[in-house]
Formats: sequence, C-alpha cells, structure tokens
Amino acid sequence: MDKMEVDETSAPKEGNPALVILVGAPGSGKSTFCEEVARSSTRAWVRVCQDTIGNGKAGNKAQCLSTAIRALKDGKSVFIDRCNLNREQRSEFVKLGGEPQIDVHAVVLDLPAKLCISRSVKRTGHEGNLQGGKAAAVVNRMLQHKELPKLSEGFNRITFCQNESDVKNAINTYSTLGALDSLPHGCFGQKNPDSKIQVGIMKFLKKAEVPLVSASRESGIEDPTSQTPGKNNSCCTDKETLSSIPDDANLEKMEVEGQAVCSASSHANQVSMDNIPTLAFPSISTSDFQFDHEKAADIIVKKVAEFLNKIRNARLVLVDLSHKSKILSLVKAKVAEKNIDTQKFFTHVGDITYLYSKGGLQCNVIVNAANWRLKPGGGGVNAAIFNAAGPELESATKQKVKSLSPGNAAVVPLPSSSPLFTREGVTHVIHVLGPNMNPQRPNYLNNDYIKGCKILEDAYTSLFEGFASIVRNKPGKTEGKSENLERKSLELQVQSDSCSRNRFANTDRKSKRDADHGLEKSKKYKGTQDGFGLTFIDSRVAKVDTEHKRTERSTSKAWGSWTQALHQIAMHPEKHKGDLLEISEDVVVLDDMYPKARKHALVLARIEGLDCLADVRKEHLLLLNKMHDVGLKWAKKFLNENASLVFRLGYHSAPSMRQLHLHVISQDFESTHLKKHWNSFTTAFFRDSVDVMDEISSYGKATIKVDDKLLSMELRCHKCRSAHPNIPRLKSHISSCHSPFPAHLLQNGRLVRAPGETGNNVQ
DNA sequence: GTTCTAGAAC
DNA sequence: GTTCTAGAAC
Repeated sequence: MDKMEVDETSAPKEGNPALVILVGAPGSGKSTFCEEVARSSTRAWVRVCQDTIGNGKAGNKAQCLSTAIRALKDGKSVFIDRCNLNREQRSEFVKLGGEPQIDVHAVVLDLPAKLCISRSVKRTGHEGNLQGGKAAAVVNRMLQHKELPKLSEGFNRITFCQNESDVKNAINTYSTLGALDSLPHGCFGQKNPDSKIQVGIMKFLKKAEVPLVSASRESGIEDPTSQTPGKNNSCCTDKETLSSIPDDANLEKMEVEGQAVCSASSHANQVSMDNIPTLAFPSISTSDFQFDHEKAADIIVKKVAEFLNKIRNARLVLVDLSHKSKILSLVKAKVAEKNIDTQKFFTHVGDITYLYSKGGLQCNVIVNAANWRLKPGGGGVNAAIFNAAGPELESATKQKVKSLSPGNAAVVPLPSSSPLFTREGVTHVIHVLGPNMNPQRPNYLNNDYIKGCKILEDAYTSLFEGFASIVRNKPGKTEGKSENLERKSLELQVQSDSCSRNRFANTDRKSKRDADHGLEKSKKYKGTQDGFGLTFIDSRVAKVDTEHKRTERSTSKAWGSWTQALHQIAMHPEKHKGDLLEISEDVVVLDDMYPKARKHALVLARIEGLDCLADVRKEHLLLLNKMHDVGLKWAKKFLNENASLVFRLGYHSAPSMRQLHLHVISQDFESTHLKKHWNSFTTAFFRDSVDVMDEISSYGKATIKVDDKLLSMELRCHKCRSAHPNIPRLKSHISSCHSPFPAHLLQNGRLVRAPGETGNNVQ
C-alpha cells in the first residue's frame, strides 16, 4: 500500500471519550440503560438527561448541549438521554464529536411500541412527567415519526436493540468498556435495515453501513469488548449484515473487478479521519478531453497546495479507477516533491461511486467530470456518478443549474434519498467542466494550452471553492470548539480572494444562499457570465429567454416566471427527456416534481394557449379524452406496482402552473410535500376528469370552482370527512383512516383502483 | 418551548 | 408552485 494513500499513524487512539446518543421512545429504557452502564463501568460517564437537566426539572436542548460539551471537555464519556428519534434532533449532538478523538455512538432502543407504552403508562414519578394515560398517545405519535440513525449522520458506531436481550447485551458491551478501550466502528444488530429492500439486494449493493468490526480486529487493535460474531453481542447476530464485511473472498473479488480495496487496517484509519470533510475528485479533462497529463498533474498539485494552505479542516482525494493510472502516478511524484500533508491530500484507486462501501473512504463530497448540459450518460465518471446517484441527482441538478461552461463548477446538494447519500454518505456532488482538447468533442481548444491551462486552473479553483463553501456552511462534524476560529479564517480567506462572481457575505444566512449560487452558472445568472468558447451556449440561452418573453406577452393572464416550467416542458419536451415518463404528439407525462402523494403524475397538454381549465372548449374534447386515457394508463401502471393505491384524476380549478395539466394522484396523500394543498385536491376545487369531459361535451365549458373559501376551508378527511385542526394532525389521521370513500367518489369512475380492490377489505 | 401557519419573496 | 420565517397558537 502506498504510504501516500493511507496514513498509518492516524489509527484511532484507544480510550477516546465516547458520546453515546440514546435513541428511543419514552419507556424504551434509555435512562435504565445509562444508569446500569454508569453503575458498573470503570469509565466516568455523565448522563445528560433533558427531563432533569433544569435543576431536576425538564430543560431544553441547549442545556443538554452545553452540559455535554463540558463533560466531554473534561474527558468524560457522555450519554445523551433524550428521545433523539429523528435525525434533526440528533444532529447537533452528533456535531459535538467534531473533535476527532471523540467517538460518537448511537444506541437505538427500538423496542416494540407496546412495551414502551405499557412501561410509560405504568410508571409513576417519571422524570419527564410522562406517565399514565397520555403516555400512550405520546409514544405512538413519536414513533410514527421515528427515523433510525445512519452512519452517514456522523456516527462512528450504531447499536440497534430490538428486544430486551439485545439491550442486555448492549449494556454489557458498554459496561465492560474500560477507560482505555474503544468499541469497533460500524452498524450492529440491525435485523433488517430497510424492510423495503431485500436483504439479498442489500448484500449485492454492499450496503453503506458496512460494519467495520473486521477492520479493527484485523488491524490488531485489541478490544476486550468486541466479540466473535453471534457469541454474546447483539451486534453480531445479524448474519446478513455481517456478510457485507469485506472478507477475504470479497477482497479478492474486488481486486478482480479493479476496485480499490484498502487493506483492512486502512478502514480503521479512515474512520478516525472521517471527521474531516473530504472531497474526492477525478482528474479533470485528462480522460476523454485528452488534456496533457503532465500539465494537468502540475495544475492539480498547484491547486491542491493552494487550497490546503487556505483550509485546514478539509481533505482532498484524487481518485482514479486503475492502479496503472498515469495521472495518479504523475501527481504522486509531484506531491512528493512538495511540502503537502499526505493526510490532507492523497490518491485513491477505486470507483468514485463506491468510495465508502468498497474503499472504506468516507467522502462527503464527490466531483463529477460533467458535460456542459449536465446530463447523465456519456461514459466515464459522469455516467457512473449519475447512474449511482439515481434520478435524484438529475433532478437536483436540473433544479439548480442548466448548463456549465468550461472552467466552472456547480455545487449540487444530494437528496438524502439518493443511493450515493445513503450508501456512501455523499452529501454533495460538484459538477465541473474542464477544457476540451479532443477534436472529436465540441468546443475543442485546438491545442491551445495557454487557454486550456487557464481553464483547467479555473475548473479546479471553482470546484475547490465549491467544496469550501460546503465545508463552511455545513461544517458537520468539524463544528467543534474551534469552529468559530476556523470559520472566520476561512471566511476571510475566501473573501479576500473571491472573484467577481463569487462573493460570500457576512451573515450566515446570506452567505449560505450565496454559497449555493456562487460558483455555478445558476439559472438566474445564465447568459450573463463570461466563459471561454461558450458563445453557443449563451446564444442558445438568449433564444430561450426571448421565447419566454414572447409567450408571456401572448397570454392574457399574467403568469410569473415560476409558473412557466410546465409550459416549457410541454413546448420542448425533448429538452427534458430524462425527467419525463412519456412524450407523445398530444401529451407529455411526468412525475410531479413535488408529489403530494405516494404517486403523483401529471399529464400535460402540448398545445400552445391552453393554460388552464378555463381555456378548455369543445374543440379540446378529443384532447381531454386523450389526456384522460393516458392518465388512466399510467394509473394502471402504478397499480400494477402497488395494487393498494387508489387514484383520482382531475384538474385544479385555478392551477398555479401554466399549461393545462391533469393530476393523476393516489389518494393516500402520503407525502412530505403535502402542506397547504389539501383542499386543492379534496374539495370541489379539484375537478374530476370524468366530470370535466361530461361538462365540456354537454355545455362546452367546464365548471370551475375558484371560490377562495374552498381552499381555506377547514381540513376534512377525504374519506370519513372528520375535521382536523392542522395539516400534521390531518396527515396522521389519514394515515390510519380506514373509512370508505364518500359515495359520490365511488360513482362514475372517479376513483381508479386495481381490479378486485373494492376498498371494502379494511381490517 | 415547540409546533404550525400565513404571507412575502422568488 | 416552493422556501423562508415571524409570530400566533398550543
């Protein structure tokens, strides 16, 4: 193993203070857990309990945080004894582990709700005053919103306990943790991490939460508490989880595949470095764009050195697929001549989309060698990253940027649903476009290396600055005691050399926004930026812009800029191909960008001038029929995937988005995006497609209910018609309402179900 | 204190 | 349409 690739000296020091964040509902036994461990442990444990922190009375999160900080400073290990049932509640505590020598653990007491409730109901004199009858409701409610912790949140170790024997084992594990010991990193004891995904598939995908137990074992760290699989430790009873540990056979296989596999000891090393924000990047332009390797290597080393001089709490990794990579060897050779910290910059051989799961390297941010359209496909890194990240990256990218000029970078936060996020812990992708020296590709620089080098330097500057903006705004685990200093120095440096289009303002809030937009060719600034050899992009943009203005003028209703998206798609579906479910002569079908239910698609009319239901006349009847049929077809397709759904097809009386569109929406309304829209889908404001067609054919016009009262009506369940005080309460009701749909919806085919599903088979 | 919403900005 | 957040409601 090359010394540069892994630094042997950074193995976790033994005996780190541990920050153990308990996760569990009231009655799950958090306090008991802490007390039992503290009683028999030789370590000094401090239990931070929100229920008692205010002089024996309930306190707040801030008090818990400051108590925890104090205890950790004193070298004590800390239990955070509060429910911590969702990521957000945990995040600030996880950040306390910013000091690399603190191990951040989660212990999840994921016991049956029944048990928690019965314990809560029975107990008296509970610290949090949660006991008796109201406990049941509270526990139930809390468990509805539980989010199990993931390593990607910043935990070094997570122990899941699903029954009392698991809890016993975990208590034992922590009780016997001496002052000088540390526990293996990774995920332990989760029986079925995601019940939606088959275990076999998880195995195949090499799940993100690869337990690192083998790593520390093999690296010779003696750990009295780490046990042989299945022996005494709940964490190791899960064979399926264990099987994803790269054992010898797996290692061999990965070598064959040409994947980088660090030795097991490197896993342990990486873990200790995981606290540092890490950027993994491929060499830009040296592959398909045929940029001279020697020159590129010089630029990489120069830019890396510049960046590392500015920012201390970050790490850069140059990644290539093959051990034979010429650019890696060149860069390694050049780095060796320079005074560059090999812990802060090293090379890695492997697939950039499997850095953590296959390479054990935790990288928060990865760089994509993108094309100017920011489209998936092509090949190489771009194809690999878009493939691995799933459609989430494509839509997140599209939302932020349309195109990229050479030398520029665009930071795209990765939605947490993306496999790259869940499996690899990648939070951002930075798209970057380098100079092209390949005559076969557009914008060929005709061997002009003066221009080429300048653009390549700009590309690295942009992408590193993009990374800096992420580090600065989302410090994550780096946010520790030195946070303020670090932030300030970073801010000053970035400000002092900020280029004209990239300004960071002083206030947190503003700078966050700026950073989001700073480095990229955002939609807003598109066409106004200077770029190299990019006239064709800009003229294309200009054309679109004038088109906007023209169409805006032609319509009577004043549509704002954000209302145009659907219209643009209807007029130029080919430009949005990747986002669309279907394109035909008359209609375009797409998933609603912000689905208000488990399935929510739109069927768009493609003719110009048909903006909303009010515009529909008899001559559009055929089109309406077509839209309905296509909507029905897609509803059926969705029903094939999930027969329990029920669909309703209809139009909003007064849509917010221009261009007539038919909603095909499942009636579960199970979506985080459903907020104030409830009444627009469940009152007469929503015009069923079948009714609209009838009205048009009978009267030549559709009934439109634009009364504001409809939208501001009380919130009533669409099935049982019960009223609810607010959206969250309504949502929790509809998630469990088994009433049949009201009679009028059952008529005339207003509801679309799977054959045989009558809706009467409720339990 | 926390949850939720309304209204402005985009 | 969403995002953001002040301040109302609980």
